[in-house]
Amino acid sequence: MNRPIPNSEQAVTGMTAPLRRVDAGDRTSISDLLRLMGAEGDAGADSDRYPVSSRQVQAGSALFHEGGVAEAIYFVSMGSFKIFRTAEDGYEQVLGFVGRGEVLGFDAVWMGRHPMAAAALEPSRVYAMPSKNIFTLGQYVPALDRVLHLAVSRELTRRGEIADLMAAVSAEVRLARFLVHLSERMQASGQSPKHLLLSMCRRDIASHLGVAHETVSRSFSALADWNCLRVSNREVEILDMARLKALSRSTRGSTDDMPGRTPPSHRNARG
Amino acid sequence: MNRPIPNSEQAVTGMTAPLRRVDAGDRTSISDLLRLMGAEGDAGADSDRYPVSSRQVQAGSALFHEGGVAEAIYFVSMGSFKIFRTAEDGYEQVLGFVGRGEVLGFDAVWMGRHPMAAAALEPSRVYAMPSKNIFTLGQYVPALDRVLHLAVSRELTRRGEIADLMAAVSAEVRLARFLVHLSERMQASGQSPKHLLLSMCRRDIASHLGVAHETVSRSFSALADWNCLRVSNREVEILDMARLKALSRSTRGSTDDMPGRTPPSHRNARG
DNA sequence: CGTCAAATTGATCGACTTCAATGCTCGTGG
DNA sequence: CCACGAGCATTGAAGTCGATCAATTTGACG
Repeated sequence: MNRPIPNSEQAVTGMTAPLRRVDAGDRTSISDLLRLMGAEGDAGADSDRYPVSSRQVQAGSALFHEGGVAEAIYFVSMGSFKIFRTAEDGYEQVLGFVGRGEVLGFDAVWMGRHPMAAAALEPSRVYAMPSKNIFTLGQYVPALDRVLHLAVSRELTRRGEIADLMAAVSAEVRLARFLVHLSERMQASGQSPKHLLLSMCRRDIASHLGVAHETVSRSFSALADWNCLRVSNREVEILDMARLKALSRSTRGSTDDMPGRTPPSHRNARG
Repeated sequence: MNRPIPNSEQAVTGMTAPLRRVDAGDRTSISDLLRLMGAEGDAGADSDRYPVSSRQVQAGSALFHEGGVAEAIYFVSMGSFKIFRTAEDGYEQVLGFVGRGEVLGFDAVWMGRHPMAAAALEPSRVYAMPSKNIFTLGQYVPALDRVLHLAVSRELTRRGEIADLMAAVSAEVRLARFLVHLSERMQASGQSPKHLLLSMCRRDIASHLGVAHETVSRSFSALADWNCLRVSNREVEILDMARLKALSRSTRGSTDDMPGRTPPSHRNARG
């Protein structure tokens, strides 16, 4: 997610007109997919005969729609996506953001339909593996089965962390946790953990954190005020990781103890 | 989850002393597991030779701990569990509740350690499948691989729904959504969707919804006041499903439109 | 029957939502 | 090249909902 984009491709996040502008699938080797997902061993000589194609998705367009028939599961090879559900009144509940090396659409396997939509936040690319071939492919190419298991397991963990985000007491803490998560993922993928270029707009972040988008804005300002961050639009520089992490650890009172947790400004802050 | 328990086994939810009181594993047939998970075809003659054991977990004790080494993944055959993370100060963040036919611990596969703990809310039983055998077993017993895929996919969907719960504007709406989910799961498993016997305490619900436990209590009272529910401790009867579902559909304003949404029923309520 | 945890209810204060207005960025077209 | 518009972002003001502290009741279990 939020890869440092050279020429600042901006995400289109309106999502009210999710037209589907997708290039035709290019044939790709399974080995490419395995390499992307970090599998060491090769897949065998026949890898190329199995149906794994590559698809490009432009910024703002949907990879699949909520309720749509599950045709494939996807592995993100470039760019990033948001996954979300749309309420009757049009409100978008953002469930999460998915980046390179992560899996999309597996939650549709059990019911044959996508429980949520996915839309690209920037020009992106995915490998597509037809749903109907999941089981047979897994049997023929064990390495693929393994890769799928691992990716899905990781995704399961990530989804569990949503609760940590949204349950935090204050809006600042939620934002802090979000940024720490982001930073850790940046580091895991070998990039600078201190310089983030957000691929999503404030509104999407707000939805994901369960607050109003104005509150996200205010929280950014607050974190900047107590010298945790430097914020310029979608560029975020983490100035004080220690304090940010400390802040992100704040919890709702343990019910038995909960002393005076002065929100983390303290002495030198903003003055 | 929340199965109607004859003699009201109560959940121990303190969880501050998660002693591990677990019976030795009984050898069980893979066919039993497949039957539990709704797989029609049998597993083949050799099923019984593979290591799938059954374990009993008593109310309040942990099936596995946060950070613990992943020894197996589990399929719940009886009872229910809560999954949760514990903060440094002891606060328990409840990620979800897991019942019969659902999978536990798969999120540990990718990193070899459990990202969260699981504790039984009532006397429960699980099938345990050693983590190290997941891939090989899947290769030898395709039906098992298939069952696992489906169960994990379903769990992924369920985790995604956490956000819907916790992002709701008001506490009453969150509780309404929680109850509707519960009700639908009851119905899916062939039980009455109107009579719920909660296996978890208010505090766990509160944590799961991201509010204080007092607020959960007040929300129950409120829903009872506008004749949606009849509540008696952990027994909940849904009186007006239509209104409950309508309420659960309330969203944070779509930002472009959002007229006067008078909460649920009439305006006389404490206004 | 007495103890302890769970659950309910009340009162107060702070934080967040909401409404509203302005500034900023970027893409488009004159 | 610059002006303009559209969506994004920031900031302000006011009302409301929920967290927190606190007291009481109910229920479970020895």
